[in-house]
Amino acid sequence: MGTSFGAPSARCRECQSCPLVSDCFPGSLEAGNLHELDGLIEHTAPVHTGSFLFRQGDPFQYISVIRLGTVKTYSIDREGREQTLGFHMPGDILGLSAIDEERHPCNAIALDTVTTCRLPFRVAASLSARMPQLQAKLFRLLSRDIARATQLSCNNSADERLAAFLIGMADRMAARGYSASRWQLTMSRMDIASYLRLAPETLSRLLRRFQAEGLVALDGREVEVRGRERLQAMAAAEADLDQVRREAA
Amino acid sequence: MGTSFGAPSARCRECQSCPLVSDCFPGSLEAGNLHELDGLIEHTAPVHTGSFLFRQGDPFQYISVIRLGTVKTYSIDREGREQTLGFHMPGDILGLSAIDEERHPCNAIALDTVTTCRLPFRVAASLSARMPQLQAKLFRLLSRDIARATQLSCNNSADERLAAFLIGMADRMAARGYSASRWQLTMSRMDIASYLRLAPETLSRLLRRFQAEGLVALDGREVEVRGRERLQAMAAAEADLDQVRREAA
DNA sequence: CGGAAAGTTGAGTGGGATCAAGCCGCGTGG
DNA sequence: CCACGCGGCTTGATCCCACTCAACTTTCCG
Repeated sequence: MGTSFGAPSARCRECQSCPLVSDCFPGSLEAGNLHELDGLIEHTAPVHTGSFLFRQGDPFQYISVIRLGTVKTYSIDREGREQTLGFHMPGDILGLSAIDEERHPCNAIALDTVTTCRLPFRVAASLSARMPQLQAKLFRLLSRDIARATQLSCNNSADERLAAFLIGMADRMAARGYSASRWQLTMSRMDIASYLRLAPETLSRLLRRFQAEGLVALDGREVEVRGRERLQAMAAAEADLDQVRREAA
Repeated sequence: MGTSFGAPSARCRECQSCPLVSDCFPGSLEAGNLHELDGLIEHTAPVHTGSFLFRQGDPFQYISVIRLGTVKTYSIDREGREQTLGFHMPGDILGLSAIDEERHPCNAIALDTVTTCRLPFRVAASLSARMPQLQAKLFRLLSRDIARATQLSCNNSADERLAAFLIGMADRMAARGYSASRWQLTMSRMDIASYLRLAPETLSRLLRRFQAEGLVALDGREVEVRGRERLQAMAAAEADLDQVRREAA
């Protein structure tokens, strides 16, 4: 009954590197829990560019974590207009908006080769009753998505939204160990335009102006952030909670 | 040890009518659970028009259910622009967007006299580990808010957004036992305009046109929906999941 | 009452959409 | 090798929806 120090199996090690596990049990995963999760988390085969991870209306089963690649979520209204809802990178969780209706309210499509690991939501729910850290993690993830979606719905100018997008991408790249100042976009201009609620033409002109103003340097899908400070200043109009707090004090 | 049939205390009866409880345990609340919740759920004193339930940056403690009245949530960017995020009515839950950061990302202000009942989130979390129905309810509520915020962020025309707002209000009134075709707005034109990402002047003109077209009849804050069908058709452009499903089939 | 805030109306402007070409990279096939 | 077509992207011209500014009216409250 004492703590066992047996080496974890290959699959267990895989799970330990899986964000769903490592984020929830930072450095403190017990062997018992690990083995339990090992049998439950499924590591999916690669999904190739243009293939769907799920589609609007699909029954909801799994919450997934992206291990590799980029995913775009979007919805289509009945007039055929496509609205990009988000871009998701390794470590991001997919599917949380489907819990309530038990159907996915949007499409998720691979922008490049994507691998995920996933866990049936029912399992996650019942596990989280026994694992407070997992439960807390799920609540926080859900809550964060609310705050994010809310932010996105704000009525800022095209400039502000684009600046926020660029800074957001830079930060997310940095959080994943890449350069914050230079990277490759995985999504098309049209996707970005739709995400920012702009016509593709408008985005093109905006990017051109940003480039002329020395804020960014663009070469196709390669982005170099040159005016981080200024971009941040433009984007921060969105919601700088720290500042709000200071001013309220 | 057998099932007790003792009459519940006054406070327990109060709790049974509280949405946080009745929604989670529809007709099947055990006496033990009831008494337990009784001591945990706090019924707050009335909050009067213009007073805050919480403010942007406040530390997060409670999830609250509105028992009576209407609440507006909004955020303010550093240029002083106010963005209305939502209107919340009896039965709605407040505070879920604050879980992640442990601070409220927005303000919540009473539009009329508001009473709530509330539960420390920590308590709700630990209770939900033992009460699967409560946990499921919380997950669904969080998920629903993601889907709702996402919807709001879509780039529809002013007409579509206004129609969606009117239909949404009608449905929510109906769900609470009021008339779906005639009711009283509790929020100002400015609040609605901000919510719909419109200038107050634009909203005024839109309402005028809707009235001229026989879609609604307005008298100050009194609204009568006359063209439910047409409004619904305009609003449905947003996201008619059922239709998407039919078309995908 | 009177003052302030909310709401409406009008005139003019502008940001972003739309329409229409054109450009460019790329895969395909002759 | 080029011709071709296609989709992604850009550029230009024009349009229109919603914003802004300003004046006025109404409502609310002290």
